Amino acid sequence: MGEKRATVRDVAARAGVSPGTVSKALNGTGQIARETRARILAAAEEIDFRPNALARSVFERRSYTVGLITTDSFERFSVPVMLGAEDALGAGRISVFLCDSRDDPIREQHYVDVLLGRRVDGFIVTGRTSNERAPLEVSADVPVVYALTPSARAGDCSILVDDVAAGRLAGEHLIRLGRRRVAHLTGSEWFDASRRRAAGLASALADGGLSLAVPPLFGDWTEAWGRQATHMLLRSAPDVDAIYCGNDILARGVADSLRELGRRVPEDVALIGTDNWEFIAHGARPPLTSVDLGLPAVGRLAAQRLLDAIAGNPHAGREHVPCHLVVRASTDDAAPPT
Amino acid sequence: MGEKRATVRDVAARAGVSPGTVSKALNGTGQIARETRARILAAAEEIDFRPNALARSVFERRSYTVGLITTDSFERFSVPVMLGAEDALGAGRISVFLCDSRDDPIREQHYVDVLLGRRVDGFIVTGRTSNERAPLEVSADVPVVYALTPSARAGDCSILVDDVAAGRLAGEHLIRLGRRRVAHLTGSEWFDASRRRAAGLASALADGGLSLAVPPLFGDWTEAWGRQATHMLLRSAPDVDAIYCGNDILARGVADSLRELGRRVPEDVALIGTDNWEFIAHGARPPLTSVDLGLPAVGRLAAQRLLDAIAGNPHAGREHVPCHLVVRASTDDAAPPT
DNA sequence: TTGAAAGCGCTAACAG
DNA sequence: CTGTTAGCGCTTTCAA
Repeated sequence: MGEKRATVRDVAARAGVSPGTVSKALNGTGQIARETRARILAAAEEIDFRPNALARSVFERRSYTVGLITTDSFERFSVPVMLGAEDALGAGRISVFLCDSRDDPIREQHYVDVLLGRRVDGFIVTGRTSNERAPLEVSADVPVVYALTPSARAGDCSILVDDVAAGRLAGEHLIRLGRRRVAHLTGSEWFDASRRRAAGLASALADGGLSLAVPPLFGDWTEAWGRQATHMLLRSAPDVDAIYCGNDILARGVADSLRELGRRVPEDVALIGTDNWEFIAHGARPPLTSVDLGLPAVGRLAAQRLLDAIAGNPHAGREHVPCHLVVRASTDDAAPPT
Repeated sequence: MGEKRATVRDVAARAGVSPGTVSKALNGTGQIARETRARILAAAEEIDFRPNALARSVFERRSYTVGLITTDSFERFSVPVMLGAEDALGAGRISVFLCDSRDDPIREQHYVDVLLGRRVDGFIVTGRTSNERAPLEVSADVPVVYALTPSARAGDCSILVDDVAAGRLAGEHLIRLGRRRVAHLTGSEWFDASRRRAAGLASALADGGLSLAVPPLFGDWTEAWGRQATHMLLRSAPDVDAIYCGNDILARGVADSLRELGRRVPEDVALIGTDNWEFIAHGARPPLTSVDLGLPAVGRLAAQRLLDAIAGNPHAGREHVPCHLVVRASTDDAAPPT
């Protein structure tokens, strides 16, 4: 049962050399006779030797690990980010500690302390919204990169989605389609994301010589609000020919209500969502054109920036990852249905 | 910048004692004079001393970490499990390494090797389905617990949802409601989960003296299939008064089609989904009654079993976590609409 | 009650 | 080329 695991010493004994030599052979450091090297590798193999990364880390004063902290319980937004990050970090032979702070500062600080004790090389902090958050309290000189949710402290490195560009992308697409009466329907006004997407849309429309048919409708991020808002909208502006929604859920509700009210999508009303949440966008009737915010790219870039910082080249300030439009049937009658 | 972090030595120097004494004071080992102890704690505080967990682990020969491996890219099913596990492990002061194997055995083995090098105390393996999977290859005596997806090797510890009970729960509820013409509509026949839920439903109906109005309809897990299957179903069995669906997505499609075909839910047809995916079940019209499989509980129990195994008390074999029914408007006309 | 010394497993510097 | 030595930061005998 509790057989101790093989050590460098064990390998050395088995190969008839000294521990130092084993270390060199295994790490390719220094000069080793081919034959000796082979013997050592064989011995290591035979006793299933696995170098103790912990011991090495004590010596190297770094652990090749990073902490991934989310305030979001790894919900819809942080999961893609985290996968992107894990992907990029894994390539750099770095392992990732998972921490769910549940939006509780106490819990978060606890995780930070524990992980500092484990000598993580850095942190990635991610959260639900585009809103600012308080910076992480790391007394030591450990780099931190914020993903999705920027640090309020100027100079901290934050990797973000580009909400303004998202709105612009939608607006430009609608203009290209020749729509003239555009409405915007979105979630809570307390989200920076909502306001920025609305601003982006307005600016693109303005560039095309248009303005919103009615002021943006703020509400919450639910399908029910999407349905309700559609009714309100068609009452106040029955002639709208395009609706851009702050997320895909809303857009689904809108699509359902439009259909039930006898408006065809996209013929009568073109519809665009945000997030490109495959499962939702694809399942809607008709499938939704949507702005993809590039969440995995946010994670990958954050990881890259963190690796850079760890290597001694910190980046400062905020960076936005480009978004792109995924066109489906809700704006393109040539697109295949269902 | 690169200031070395404080060590036991530094604290010792500052407090005018020896490193050994510091260790004792900080860990509450041995006998220490109150006054000395206070002095040491103060010194540690002042220079922000944080014990190096790595060094301690080298000595203790364990790391107080576990590897959490998913084949599922942390999608809908593994996320709740993983949160449950993280929750339970965090309480035991254990940190969690995150690994996304993406269903690639090579990648998975790579992660296992890396984490064994980091001397993890154990592994939790989770995945998408209730189907069996090949056991993890861990040569060393490191415990492994499977969550959601059982190991094919007898005697391995697997914590699972109870698909049969889920089907039974749905069936019993429908019988209680007095429904007589029950249909079942589900996803791929290749999923053990589909077959087991169907079996559970059938057995509950049999206990109530009923049988399925038509054989189960297997398809895929999409909303589109839910809609299509509804049309098929109403053609072959126009008098059904209840439908149990293998997941909530399907049930949503069914709800939409029923409404469009002029059947009222729940008055004409009672509808039950599976998974209790809040966002879906709640957003549907009407909100869906659904079987909650208890995913976070699976994660928590898996964590508990792993902790036990690490402590030297391994559990063997498969355990099922109980599921429960969440009643909403789709089976209960007294439930509030929306 | 405290200090000195040895060691966890590994690596790097320096001899030989 | 290879072995010896010393040391990473911490803990634990064992003396004092």
